[in-house]
Amino acid sequence: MSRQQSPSIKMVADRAGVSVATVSNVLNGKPTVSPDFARRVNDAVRELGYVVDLSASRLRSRKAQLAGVVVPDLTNPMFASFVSTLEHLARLADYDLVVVSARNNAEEEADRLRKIRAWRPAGLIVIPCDGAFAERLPDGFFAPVVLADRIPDAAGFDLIAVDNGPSAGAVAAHLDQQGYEDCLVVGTSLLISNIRERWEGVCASVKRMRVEMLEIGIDDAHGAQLLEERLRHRPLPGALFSLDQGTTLLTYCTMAEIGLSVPGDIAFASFDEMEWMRLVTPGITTVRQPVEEMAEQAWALLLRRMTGSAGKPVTRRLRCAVEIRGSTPRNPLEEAGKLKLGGRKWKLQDEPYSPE
Amino acid sequence: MSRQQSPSIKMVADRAGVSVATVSNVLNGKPTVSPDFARRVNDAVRELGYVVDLSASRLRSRKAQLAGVVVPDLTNPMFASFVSTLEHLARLADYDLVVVSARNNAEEEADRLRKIRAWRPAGLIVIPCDGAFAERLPDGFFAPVVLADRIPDAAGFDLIAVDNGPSAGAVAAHLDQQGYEDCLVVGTSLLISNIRERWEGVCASVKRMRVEMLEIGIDDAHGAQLLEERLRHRPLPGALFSLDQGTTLLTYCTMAEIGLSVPGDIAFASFDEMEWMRLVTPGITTVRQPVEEMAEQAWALLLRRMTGSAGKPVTRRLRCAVEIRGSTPRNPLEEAGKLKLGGRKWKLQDEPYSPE
DNA sequence: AGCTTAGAATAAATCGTTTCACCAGAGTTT
DNA sequence: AAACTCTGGTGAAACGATTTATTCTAAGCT
Repeated sequence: MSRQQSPSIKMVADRAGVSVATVSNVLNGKPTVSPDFARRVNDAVRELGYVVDLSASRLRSRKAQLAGVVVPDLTNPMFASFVSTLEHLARLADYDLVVVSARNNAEEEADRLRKIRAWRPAGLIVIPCDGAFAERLPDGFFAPVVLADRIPDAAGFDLIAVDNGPSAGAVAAHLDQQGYEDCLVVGTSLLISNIRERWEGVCASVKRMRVEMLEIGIDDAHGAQLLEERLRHRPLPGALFSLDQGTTLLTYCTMAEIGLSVPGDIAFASFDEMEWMRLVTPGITTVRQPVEEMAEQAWALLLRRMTGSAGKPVTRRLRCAVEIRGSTPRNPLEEAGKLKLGGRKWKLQDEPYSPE
Repeated sequence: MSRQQSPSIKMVADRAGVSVATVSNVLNGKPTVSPDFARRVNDAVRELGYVVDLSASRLRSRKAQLAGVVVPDLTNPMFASFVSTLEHLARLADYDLVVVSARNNAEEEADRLRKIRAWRPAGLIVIPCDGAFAERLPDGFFAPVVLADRIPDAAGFDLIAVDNGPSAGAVAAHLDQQGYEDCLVVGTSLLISNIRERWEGVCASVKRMRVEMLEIGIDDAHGAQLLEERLRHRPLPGALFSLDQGTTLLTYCTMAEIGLSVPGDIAFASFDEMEWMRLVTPGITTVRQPVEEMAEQAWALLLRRMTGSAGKPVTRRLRCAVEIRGSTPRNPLEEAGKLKLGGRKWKLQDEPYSPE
């Protein structure tokens, strides 16, 4: 099987009757080429179906026009959407993107970070698996890195994230205002900074309502067991607030399983919006994160860094939208409109960086 | 800002006191190098934090170890899962993957296909936007291509897809058996081969039940209007079967909006499983596609092609699982167990290729 | 000892581009 | 007319790795 070769720039040059340098100049839009030669080159390119070889081009020019993206899990719709937006933006800026998933595993993430250096990317956008990201970044890595969504333990990184505290606080305040006596707050682990920020936001904003934190860990089976134990225990809390995507689904199913009705037996709210939350009856009150905007901000920042802007690390917090649905209001009348906290425009605000 | 350079193989060679060729030999596991030299090289590599430059490596070695993936939309969970599985498999085989999304747009797909050639991938896995894929594949493309999920109009491609006809047929037979008089089948367009196969499967397997096809097109607003029109018209069909992901969500919402209850007023089933379908009450009867297995098969096939296996194009059809839930059974007693069509293992079957 | 052979390391050629230094010729200035 | 600037084009040197061909050394055989 004689695998046919792609045509090279030399073949184009021969066919057009010019030098390879001229072909290169035409292809890269150098202004010093006469229209006549340009036409001949373009014709030859078209006839041969020539496409530049990125390896050779990158090697010689030493300009990458390439950025790396590392996410914890591509199957998570939020991250998928993040990547999809980035991909679009990168294309507009004429950059290529190398996307890898760490499959929710810090070791794999470290491995990907090491391997991705082989591409010589001009920059990196990373949603870290956990706070210990800094330790996993290889020493010799000199390209700019922008972190997104998850807050690292160490300072010194550019960061685009959401305002976890205030948003979670808004939900808690809403529950408080509805008159629930106590609220069970569920999350994987307070060691994850996002969860910690959300929990602190809840604590900071409740007035009358008692709140109680339950960490169910990363293992689904074990978490479900812990949760069921607590939910079978009396007194049942008046409300439940789940702080991340994984626990939300688990919680929702567990409640259904042991026959708790929402919001009759218990009110239910969730951080992280998922599609089904507006489909079930009643709809689930959630905090919707501005994923697309997060991607836009991360890209804009990385692009600035890649094109040489130095300066102190920047932290930006984006506003989330709180979407009140049927799963939380006590008075069905209020559900209709006046509780609509959502709909405020997500707004950007710069903050000085302050770790943990 | 003096951007520091990555160390090159030459620097490693100097530090280890050997030639670059020896360094290359060590790094690529060539057997003809003494343990002593190997150690010295490895030490130097570690000390400098050296990582190979893929551009240079590829350019010289002319072996790609790189495959391209083109999907219509990364935010679709099914495709995201497909890509995620591929990424994992590729890594196991020590391949890199470059992933691009066509954003549901045939022109963008054509553009991506053109651009992706610059990477000189050893092969391509594509989920095409539509049947006219062959026209969009650039002429000079000589790497093997494996198509997945969507059936192209033209023959001559390796293809991994699901058994649309039989699976849709199984759902139709179930509805028929439940005694529904007539069934409205909804899909975007019969021009899309998957939808056509599903519709034909429905037609082929119903005995008593009358079936009626409604094509609602790709535009959501217009589709919703068509659908609402039909659902307000009397007589209302006894059952509704939605043939693809997009229409399913639309249909479900439209039914809710005009106050139809499922399955009281109308039974409801869907091709394409989504997460929420087991969360809503009643659960939605669906056809679950074996996405991971589709990815595995596609990768296995591409790998064979990339390593030189020639031979006629292969078509493989994977079995779907039919998941009966509360949205369709007439007799709630039957819901419990005996209707469980699901659970049969997905099985692989080779078929001669037959276009259209 | 003389001749072959195998093993281990290297020098140099090479992959397909981009870029740099240079050149021929036309036009312009002194 | 000699000495300049442009202008549009080219040959050849990189880029950083891999591969090929070559050298050198030491061991193995008569």
